Amino acid sequence: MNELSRQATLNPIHAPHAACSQCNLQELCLPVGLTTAELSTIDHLVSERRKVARGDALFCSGDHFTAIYAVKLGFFKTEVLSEDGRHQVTSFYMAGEVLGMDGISAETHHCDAIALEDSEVCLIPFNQLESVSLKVPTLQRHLHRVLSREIVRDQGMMMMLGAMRAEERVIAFLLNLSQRYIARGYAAADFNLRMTREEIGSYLGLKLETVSRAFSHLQEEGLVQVEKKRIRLMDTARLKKLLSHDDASR
Amino acid sequence: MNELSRQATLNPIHAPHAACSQCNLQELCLPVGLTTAELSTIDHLVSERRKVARGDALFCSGDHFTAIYAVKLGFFKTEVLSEDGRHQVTSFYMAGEVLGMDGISAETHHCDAIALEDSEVCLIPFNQLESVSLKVPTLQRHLHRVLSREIVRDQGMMMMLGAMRAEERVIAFLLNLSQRYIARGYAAADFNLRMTREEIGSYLGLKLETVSRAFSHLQEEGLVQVEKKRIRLMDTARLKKLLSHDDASR
DNA sequence: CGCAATTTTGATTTTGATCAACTTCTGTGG
DNA sequence: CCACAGAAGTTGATCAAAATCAAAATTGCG
Repeated sequence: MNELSRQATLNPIHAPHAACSQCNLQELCLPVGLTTAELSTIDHLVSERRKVARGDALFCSGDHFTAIYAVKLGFFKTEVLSEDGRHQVTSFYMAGEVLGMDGISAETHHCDAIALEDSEVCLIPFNQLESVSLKVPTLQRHLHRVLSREIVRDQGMMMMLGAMRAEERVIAFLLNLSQRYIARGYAAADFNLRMTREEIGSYLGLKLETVSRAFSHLQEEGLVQVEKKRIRLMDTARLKKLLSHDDASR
Repeated sequence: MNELSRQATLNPIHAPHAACSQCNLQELCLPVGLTTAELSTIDHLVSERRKVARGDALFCSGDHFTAIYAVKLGFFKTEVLSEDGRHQVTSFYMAGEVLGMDGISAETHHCDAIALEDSEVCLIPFNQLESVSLKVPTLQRHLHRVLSREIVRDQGMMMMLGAMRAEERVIAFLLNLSQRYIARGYAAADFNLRMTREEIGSYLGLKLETVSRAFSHLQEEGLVQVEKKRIRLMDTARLKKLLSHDDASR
């Protein structure tokens, strides 16, 4: 193990050393609740920062899996595509979130990860992460939490896709984004979308026209302000009520 | 760690000791590719077998998370329910599959797990599993694979819910079941559904009438034989083609 | 600045939901 | 073992939500 971390230290490939212990995203990313000593172990783990230009892929479906990635800066989408042309956006990732964990099971990625704006990620080589987490139980536990959180998130998504009508999905989407911006210390109710209506639609299982109409309608109702990509939530309470209240039909 | 495994050994609560090393589901469940020595370590890990009668819950949403469960025998569904009455089936689990991993992230389960027939599970206390996997890297790796496989599976599900039409979903569902029966050595094309049309519908984001109509239509086309719960796939090749071929629209 | 991409809005069509009636099945108790 | 009640499943008619088609307006890259 030691030679691995030394190698990383000697090998600042693209950027100055990552230094989780200094990172302001600390509590959002992998190293939650570690002691200072443990944290500095992790510093050696994160071997590399990588810049990804808007529109470029961080990894593609079929790529050999070697690492997971913590978003340091920017915004990503992941999408799966089936043999036929069909494809669907499965997630959006913002700073502090970890992506690429779909690759663990078969050592091959099952989706494409595309940067929606110029972005930067911390690369965490997975077998090093596994080695270190054998030594640092707190890290192992946290890794399991991160993996499990992804499972829970996906289940919520399935619920949304299976049981909500179009406008509800859009509301849920906006509230979820807002929630995540709050966690990052940004304004809860005023943010810019980084993705197109089409990408939102794909994510929500809707056509882009339907997303656009939902935005317009929510605006008419005074619930949100939509100004191209800028979204302002005008009445979060009522939005939440619209979600939880609706006819428990489907 | 030792006292934990001893405790387990001394404590055959409901059934004779589980004995992964003897289990015929071995290669489907947790202990893949372990050495004999490693396997016997795991024997001590699986502390208990538990029977769950048809209709009973293995765990419920909100329950404190302590263990994951390998299905030894039988069939389960998991369903999430939101604050309002809305609920949705998120997965089905058959023998050899592992469930309960949604609970890791917050040490609380996020769904209900209900037995669809009289079933039996092996209970794997999660913090013991974590402890042991600190000692057995192969096990740690395998655990990560199992977690990741769940993520990949969910992504496929999202694709299905977001991008397929009703009949395609039903076909995908049947082919998936068939696939999993094959992996268990059962007939690929002739099996009994353990769930109702309503549960299938909930899982697929459809109403039960729609599922029923899809079955009828597929039968008219000579693609499947439906006889109450018994399903025979008459033309797997064509079914697959229907899935991959369809207009790559949505 | 100009052109391609994105977005909005409207008209129409399609899919699947809903409502309803009827049949079949299952399991329980007499 | 049969009768029966409730659950599960099928099928048809109608309706509503979202997709599709189409056109115009806006935006933002290069």
